[in-house]
Formats: sequence, C-alpha cells, structure tokens
Amino acid sequence: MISFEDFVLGDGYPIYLQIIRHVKQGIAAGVIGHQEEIPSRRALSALLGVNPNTIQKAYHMLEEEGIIVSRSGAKSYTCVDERTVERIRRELLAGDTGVWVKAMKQLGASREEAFNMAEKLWEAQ
Amino acid sequence: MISFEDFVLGDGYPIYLQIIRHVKQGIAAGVIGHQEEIPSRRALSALLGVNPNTIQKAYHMLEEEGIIVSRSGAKSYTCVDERTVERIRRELLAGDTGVWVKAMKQLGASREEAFNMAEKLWEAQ
DNA sequence: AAATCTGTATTATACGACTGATACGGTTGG
DNA sequence: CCAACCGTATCAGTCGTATAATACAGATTT
Repeated sequence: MISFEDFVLGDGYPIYLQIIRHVKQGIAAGVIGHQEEIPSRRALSALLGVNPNTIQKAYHMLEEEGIIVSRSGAKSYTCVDERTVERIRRELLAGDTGVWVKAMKQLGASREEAFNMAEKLWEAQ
Repeated sequence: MISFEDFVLGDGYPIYLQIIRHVKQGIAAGVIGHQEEIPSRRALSALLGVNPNTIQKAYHMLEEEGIIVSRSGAKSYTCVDERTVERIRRELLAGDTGVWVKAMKQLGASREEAFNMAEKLWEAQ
C-alpha cells in the first residue's frame, strides 16, 4: 500500500499535481513498486482533508500516463515496469536540475557559487 | 530603463509573480541598478500582452518590499541599496538551491548522481 | 446473497488569478 | 498652460482549482 504519511500539502500549487508528483517521486526513489495498492479515492481524501474529486483528478491523470490501473469497483494498483521507472526517474532528475541551473544562471551566479551553495545545503538538510 | 525584452511569459505560474521574479533576478545579477526607470504599467502591459491590472499587482508588491518607488502621476524607479541587493541575491540563491536539493533527495538521487546531472546541464545550457 | 467498499459520474457552488473596460487625479514636457 | 503620460482605483466577467452533495454500478468480503 502506497503511503501518504510523509506527504504534506503545500500552498500555491494545485493539490492534484502535488499528489501526482508524490507518486512519481516514490516510484523514482524505489519506495513505490510494481502492482502496489494505492489508497482509495475516499480514503485518501479523508486522510488529506481534501475533496474526493481532487483525488480522482490526480488518479485519473496518473492512469492516463499508464502509472496506475483502475478497474471500476476494485482497488487501484500501480503498473510500472523497469522502463517506466527509469523514464520517470530521468524525467524528474533532469527536469528539476534544469530548472535549478537555469535559475542560477539567470540570477548571475557563478558555477562555483551555485555548487558551493548546493553542497552546503546538501549536508545541512 | 529596465528591459523586459528577454522576458518570456511562462505557463502555470501567476504572471505577477513571474514579473516580480524577473525584477529580483535582474537586481541579483546586477543588470538592474539603483534608481533605474521601470516601464509604465500601460507600456509593459502592452509589451507583454497582459492586463494593466496584472502589472499593477506586481509593481505594488515590489513597492511593498521596498524595491521600487512610485509617485502618483510620475514614473516609477528602483530603490535598491547594497544591503537590499545582497539580501535579494542571497534569498534567490539559497531558496532555489534548497528547493532543488530537497527534490533530489525526495526522488532518491545520490549526491554524485544529482551533481553530475547538474554539471552536465550547466555546460549544456 | 447481502452489506460494504470500490471506481465513476453528475450538478452546483465558491474562490483566486487574470482579463477587459473605464475613470479620476497628479506629473511632466512641449 | 495644456496635452500626453503617469499611477491608482473600481466594476464586471472568464477560467481553473477545489469544494459539496449525491448517485449508480462493479468488485469484494463475510
């Protein structure tokens, strides 16, 4: 069963996108495996204190990406083969890092300055 | 006069926040200096193709942060002393890097993996 | 077989971000 | 002085996100 215990709702960013991100991160990190049970729409909506429709939107988009499989009436499960895991992992790794590099360059940070800050924060947190 | 020529509107993120970000990045990079003229609300709204109210919202928040000064009827100018520049620079540098480090750890990337990707993208873009 | 949980769908409502149009008064430059 | 620009303010309307209340049919469990 996929865990949402360490999941905290952020602000200023759509909830359904946060949920999708959480699942993808879990898959990339190897915490979430293949054919693993995912909480029901109602259960997760109760746990997070959000509307069931919001959960449904996130799950529906995850299904369209082929990451989970839902059968009407039954529980939903993840569906991630090796290639999918690697694709998601690559996607998140390259995407986030690209955003960071772009931001650093835009604010005029040198390579040393940016990487020193990154190393410092890597140790700290 | 502050330039918005290299500014491209992103999607999925409030325009007024993008504008604030652009100005702060310019200040941090040293491209935008002290008592520099900033485009009028109408001029920038025409240039970017967005509503004047959206520009006003961005400028108003920049003024609340003490980054620009507006007098009713006159042009608006930046107002950034050395300490302010350093504060903004530090704010962006640490903030963005913190977000990246957190994301890397959440998706289970090792220090080497993350920094290798960062170096690769730093050269590329 | 029946109760319960599941996914799925519908409708109405609320709110913030953004748009569009308009207006008023202060500042500036010819 | 006065036209042209400026900052400021208000109103109504659109759009996406999220809420709220239901409803129905399939799957599971006992």
